[in-house]
Amino acid sequence: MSATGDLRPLDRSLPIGLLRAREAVMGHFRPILGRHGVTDQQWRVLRALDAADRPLSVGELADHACLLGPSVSRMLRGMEDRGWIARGQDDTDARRAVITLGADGRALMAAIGPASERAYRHIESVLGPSELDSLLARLDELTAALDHVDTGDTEEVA
Amino acid sequence: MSATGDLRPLDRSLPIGLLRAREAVMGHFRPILGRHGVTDQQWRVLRALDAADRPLSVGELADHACLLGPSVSRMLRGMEDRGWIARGQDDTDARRAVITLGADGRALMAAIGPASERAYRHIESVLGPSELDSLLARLDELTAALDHVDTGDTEEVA
DNA sequence: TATTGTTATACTCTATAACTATA
DNA sequence: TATAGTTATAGAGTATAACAATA
Repeated sequence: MSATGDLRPLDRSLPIGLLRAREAVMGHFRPILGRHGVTDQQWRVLRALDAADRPLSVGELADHACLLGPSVSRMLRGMEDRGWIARGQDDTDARRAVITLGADGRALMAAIGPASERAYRHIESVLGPSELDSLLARLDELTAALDHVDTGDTEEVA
Repeated sequence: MSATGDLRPLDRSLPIGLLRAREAVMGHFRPILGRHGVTDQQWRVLRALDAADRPLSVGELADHACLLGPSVSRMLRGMEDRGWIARGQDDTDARRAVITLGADGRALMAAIGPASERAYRHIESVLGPSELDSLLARLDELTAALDHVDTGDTEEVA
């Protein structure tokens, strides 16, 4: 029995369930990325640039890759040094940077892609493809439902 | 169109879907924890101790709270200083520490509990209670299925 | 010889604020 | 006055290895 009694059991906790699931999934991807010297976050930046069919600003990149602006800014420095990304200036707004995938970044993605897809298909085969689709859809619904909420967290705490 | 073409689109990525969902959910919990000076990870340690009906070793705590041993070891030092946890020795194995919730830790959980439950019920009301149950069950299935796999990530990368 | 836990190290991300240069 | 991006700073977690004590 719980000592406090007013919290739901750990195995009914959504944050922990999501964390465990993500760790289980990443356990299949991280070794692949690690062999190429890419962190999770760098990979999300590369994926975001690859998925967008246009250059992205730093702010857009932060949104797409689930990172904070200062984190992206710092990461971009190192990724630019390695040729993974290239930096340009927006034509109409001089404040805005314009980030694109660099040649080495594209090569890196091409090198990682096949193993990543194999890991993904393995996960699909374990879950069943329709289960995976349905899970992704539910996660999106959850995210959308909670993001559109008028910050219901501002209530006072006892 | 994607530059490389052999990766699934970002919105079909399970790691990113799980990350976004977790961030959306934690967006409702983190402000509550923050007002009490508790980090996500510290909260998971407190929850794990509260949920277990017996003292836990450092290693068990790391498992239950999804953390690494060295992280737990370091966190425990600070949490002990604040009286959130207490440290004892196992009777039969002198190597093994025995961690329990301290009085201040219990008080902290009691203070946070109501707001946490309110946030949780808000999430339930947005999703519907059965949707939440079903999502938790699917996440557990996913975790179990992937954790039991014989490390299919060891394949060579091109 | 293996295990429990701690310490050390290097790296990275988070989070916030302050700053710049534009708009 | 607001926005885009950078820099600075403090804090914390990750990951690995090395180590001490014990089994």
